Amino acid sequence: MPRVPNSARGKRSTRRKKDENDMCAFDLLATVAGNLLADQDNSSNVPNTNAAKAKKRKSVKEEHFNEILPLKDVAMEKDVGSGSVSAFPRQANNCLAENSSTRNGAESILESLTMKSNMLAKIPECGSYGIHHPGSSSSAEPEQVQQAEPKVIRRQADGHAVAYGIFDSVDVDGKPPALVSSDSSSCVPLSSHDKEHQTSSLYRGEVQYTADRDDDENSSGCTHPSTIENKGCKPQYLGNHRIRKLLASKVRKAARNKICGGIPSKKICGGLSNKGSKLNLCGKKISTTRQKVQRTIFKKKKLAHHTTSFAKEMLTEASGTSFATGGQNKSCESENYHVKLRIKSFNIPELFIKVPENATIGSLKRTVMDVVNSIMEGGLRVGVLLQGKDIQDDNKTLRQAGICHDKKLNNIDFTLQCERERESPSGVIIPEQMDFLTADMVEPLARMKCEEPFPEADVGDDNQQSKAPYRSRSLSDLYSVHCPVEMASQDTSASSQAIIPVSPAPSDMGALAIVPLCKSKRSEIGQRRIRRPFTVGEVETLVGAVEQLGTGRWRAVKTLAFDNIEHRTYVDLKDKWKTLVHTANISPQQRRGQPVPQELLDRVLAAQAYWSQHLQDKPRGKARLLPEICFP
DNA sequence: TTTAGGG
DNA sequence: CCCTAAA
Repeated sequence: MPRVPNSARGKRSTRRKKDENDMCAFDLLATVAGNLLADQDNSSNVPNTNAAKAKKRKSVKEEHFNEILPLKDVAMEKDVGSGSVSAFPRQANNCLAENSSTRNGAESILESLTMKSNMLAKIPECGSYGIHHPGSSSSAEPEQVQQAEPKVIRRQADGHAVAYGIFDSVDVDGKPPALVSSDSSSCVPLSSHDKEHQTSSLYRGEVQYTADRDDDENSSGCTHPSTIENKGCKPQYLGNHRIRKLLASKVRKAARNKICGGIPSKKICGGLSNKGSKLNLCGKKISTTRQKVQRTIFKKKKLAHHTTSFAKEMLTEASGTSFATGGQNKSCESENYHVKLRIKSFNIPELFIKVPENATIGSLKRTVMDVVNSIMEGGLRVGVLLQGKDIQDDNKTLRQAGICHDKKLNNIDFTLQCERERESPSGVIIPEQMDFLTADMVEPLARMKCEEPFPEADVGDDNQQSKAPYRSRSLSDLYSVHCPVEMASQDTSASSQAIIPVSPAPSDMGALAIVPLCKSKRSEIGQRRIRRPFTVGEVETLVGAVEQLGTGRWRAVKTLAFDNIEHRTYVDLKDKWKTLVHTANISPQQRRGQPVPQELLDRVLAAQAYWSQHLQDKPRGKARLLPEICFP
């Protein structure tokens, strides 16, 4: 905890140099916070760090390097100091080493984590974040750090936002830093370890790379990726950092622009406001950088081919574990347990953009951003799926829903849904993992995998949902943009329209035009609806209705018997009947799924037979001709 | 929008 | 469940 201040401070100063223009308010806040923190932290931390250093600095260095990395990662993820790290990898390493040495076991990790969290809470800007680790930063390499900082600064711009978010959260929440830290610390490091270990060697390069890239305005950096040493690893690393940033940026933007104002945002906001923790997340995320986003997009275009496959991979992976939850013991002292969730990735449905070749990259970037913004404005709703089951009751507590701190939850999914679409749960649900139109998205996706664990809301709130979504959103936005077209067509076209306007707007070029492809339906429906096998009860209801109404009046059947079941459309009912008839005609051994009572199947056959002969009679208003009597 | 059917 | 031609 203590170290943070130092880093924060340094960063701040450096940053200011370059970014002064941009960050007034934030900077001020950051500065103030930094000072406060610094005061507190300096005294306490230094000693520890020194001791740790003395212990094993060298020995640990390489051995623990891997372990350390995760920490770093975490820190970076936090949004705070990634930049700093990249700038001076070495120092960072040292710091890390120190940290590692310090920790004998899990404790050390916790410590680091805690620090991180603290940093988040307390120190917003922290480019110097890396310093936080131990005194090393403060005592040993201050100079270097500072030097490095400048480079980072740009990226840090995002950091500003982060800081902002943090501040907000802090203020609002009023949570003690400790709490925050604990939450954040929770699992992040651990999870990251495994994956990131191996990359340690690469890490530096990657980081550096990232930094460089960021600097490049035009994405010149984009070309780099391939060149860099890291093969598989890199993506992840970058992914984490970037993703975070991206998310943050997206969130931020959304927040800025309208999250609060927009319909969808409302919900979210509400959630956030309610819970401090949420706010934190939001804030963090919000901070992001636009540049990164842009970059990402750009990349997309360039890498399209290769990336596609990659992206897919990533997606798959993400989807598989898209949502990982870890029960953490972290418990807060209080009776309230917290559920820690980690969303590895969140994708948004595809977005189609049509841009003339002669358009500038800048215009393209703007266009994409605009589209993303418009989408964000349009509103996204988050759904929570547990074991594939959509939990629609927002009032349910997590515990009631079966999401408990002590349970291993491997099957939680969040869905994004266009706000406009349907208020009712029945609305089309867009699964987290959306397909990306273009491979372009690939890189982003990779990064998307965020492992950052975030402090979860208290059990019992829907807030949690909102949280998750946030993150996801931000991420998703970057990669793929969901085409609102559908939404527009359905109800309020706000979102879609928004898009349209966008095209002109970006307009410096004027040439750009965003065209939502008509696949729009796809986007909306895009993802296949969640499979919800008919229950025996539903089958019974269906059979009863068909007995009464016949087999050619599915709309009526729907109205009569399934009017209150949003997710069963008359087409669904028709399809189900079709399968029921088929099922009834095959041997029981050939049937799959939950067995349907033979009695029902018999009724199906009877009704089918009956109506097949009376189809033409279909009495309109009342077909009651075939009461139960007809189908005993 | 519904139906009816093929996938 | 999806997609769509027809009505």
